[in-house]
Amino acid sequence: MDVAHEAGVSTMTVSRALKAPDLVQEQSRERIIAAIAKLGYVPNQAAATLASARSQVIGVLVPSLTNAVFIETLSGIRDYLSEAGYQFLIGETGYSREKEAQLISTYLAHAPAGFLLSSSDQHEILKKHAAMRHIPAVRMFDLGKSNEDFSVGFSQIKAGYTIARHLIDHGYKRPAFLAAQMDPRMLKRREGFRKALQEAGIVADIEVLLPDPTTVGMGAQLLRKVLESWPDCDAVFCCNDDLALGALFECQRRGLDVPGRMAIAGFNDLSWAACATPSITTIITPRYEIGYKAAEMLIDQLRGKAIPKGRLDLGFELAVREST
Amino acid sequence: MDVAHEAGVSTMTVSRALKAPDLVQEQSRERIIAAIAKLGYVPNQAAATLASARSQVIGVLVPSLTNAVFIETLSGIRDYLSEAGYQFLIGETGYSREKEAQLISTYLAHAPAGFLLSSSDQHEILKKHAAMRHIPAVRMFDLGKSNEDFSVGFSQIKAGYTIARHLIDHGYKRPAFLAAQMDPRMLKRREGFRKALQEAGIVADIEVLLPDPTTVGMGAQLLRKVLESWPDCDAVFCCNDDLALGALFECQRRGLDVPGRMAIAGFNDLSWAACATPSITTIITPRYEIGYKAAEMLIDQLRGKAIPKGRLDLGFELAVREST
DNA sequence: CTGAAAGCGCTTACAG
DNA sequence: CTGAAAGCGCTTACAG
Repeated sequence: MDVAHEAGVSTMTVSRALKAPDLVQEQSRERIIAAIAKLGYVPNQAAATLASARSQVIGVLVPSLTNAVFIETLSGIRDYLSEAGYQFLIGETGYSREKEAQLISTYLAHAPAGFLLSSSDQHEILKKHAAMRHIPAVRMFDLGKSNEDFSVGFSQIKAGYTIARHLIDHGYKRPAFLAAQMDPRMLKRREGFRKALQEAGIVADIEVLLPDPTTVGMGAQLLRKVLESWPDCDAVFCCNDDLALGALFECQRRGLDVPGRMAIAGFNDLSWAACATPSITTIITPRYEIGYKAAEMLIDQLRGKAIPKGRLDLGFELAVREST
Repeated sequence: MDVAHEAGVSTMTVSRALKAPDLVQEQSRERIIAAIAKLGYVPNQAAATLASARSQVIGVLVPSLTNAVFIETLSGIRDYLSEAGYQFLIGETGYSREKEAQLISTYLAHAPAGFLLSSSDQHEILKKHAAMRHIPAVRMFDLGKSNEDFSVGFSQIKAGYTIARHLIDHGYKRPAFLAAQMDPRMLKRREGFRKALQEAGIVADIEVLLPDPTTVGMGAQLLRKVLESWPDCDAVFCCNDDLALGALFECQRRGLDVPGRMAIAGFNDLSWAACATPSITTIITPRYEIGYKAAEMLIDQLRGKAIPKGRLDLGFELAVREST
């Protein structure tokens, strides 16, 4: 190592000056810092990873990169991890458990320090490796069933329930459930939604679920389907604000008053929800915080801090606006 | 290496079976594959990187993760790179050259095989390392001035010019330029926009540029400013469809007919542009293709393929819709 | 087609 | 507070 030679110390001292400066005499440290600057030295992470058997890389797996929801979660992850000195490898699972397992395998080759996942339960492969090589994982978005593993999110069931209760309380008699992009979280929102309707004695028969990705155009399409099949429908809960925006545009195109003829509720509070005309009632979800807190929980584990508990419920908030 | 022992060959043969199967006898290869499956072997990338002095990781630096534009570019990058067997480290530069240079330094420690950047010109640090360690880089979104370095994108100036010509040709007399998020690409669109107005003998005096990030709410705000200061304005070009959507909502809120009283043009063709009411005239940009082609150009360089030229102009398309 | 030797640049674990 | 030795698990470069 040229830096060691330049500073007149051993490579060990250079290594220590970088990782644990307190253990190095100030004079040595200063000479090392000067040498690093002079030579433009950049430490070789691969060597560090090989020697220490762990890296500063976190494997992050999200369902989709084209969904604004997950992007904000990535921002939260990035903010915490970059502060903590970690990099991350981002993988897109396409909402598939198999794809997620496959990406975990690939990433394992990089000796990641940990994983941030979005599956609703643990993978066998990770259980095996987590036990073997102590690679911790935190799951995001939904809450685990128990405190057995680590998860950060909110109750998708409660969120669906809350929207339905809101619509019922405002006198809507025939609310629809509209969704695209089959995924377990969406199904849980649906579960909560149906539960509230049933409790209120309303038949939960109006729903359209499409497997395709969520887009604004899809929202317009879903609204058309509902109007065709259930002309008496007076409110729609769209599983994502993309769909809600499309539904709003379709109502405008047909001259249907919102919320007079058709109420619209969305989910996530994406950037247009608050300033649409009319503004869109939605559930504000803690997407950024989920990423930030999940990263924090993971790093705390890596650093051996005591973790109070395995589940962190960040909650959500109903934003009542003009569209309902 | 346990796999070598299990298969009764040397570690070298295992290595070859993985990287260059053609060089290994079929029998050996089969035994090695069986041993890998049996033992659940995952190759250690850090060791491979250290030994070969290069990794399968590409450093990708985009201005922002919260902008849908760059996300689609990441999708293109991912599709090409994952097919080619590479991973990528994503960094967010916040539209700052300094931050980009700093991230390059950090990533250099991972011995990346190459870089995909979004700055408008090369960094000193990279020039130094690219020369030293042969780390190639491809720049995305805008086109380089010369064929000296590699870039994939389209002409931002022409795009701005095209929108302005369209507005002029449709008889608008007082078009405004609205933008947020100062960045060099936006300034080039402005340059083209002003040029077209000047050629048509129109004074290009109506513009509002804010440094803050682009959001839908910001679009509404920009439209209010324009109406206050230039009540005779009859058309707005919003530098991004987020802004255009906000401007449309603000017009709806004020009861201004679009395009009768106010024409609105956007940029990028984000998902709502085509299905808004009215649908929004915009420039369709090849975001996904930029990522895909930039990745391809980078990998081709890494594999020593002859690259026809340094600049790849992917063009753009004007989508004329109801809002103008 | 295959293998023995050397080494990539760090860190661990020890000794002082 | 510092350093010499050994080794992490691969690949390179060579020899056969």
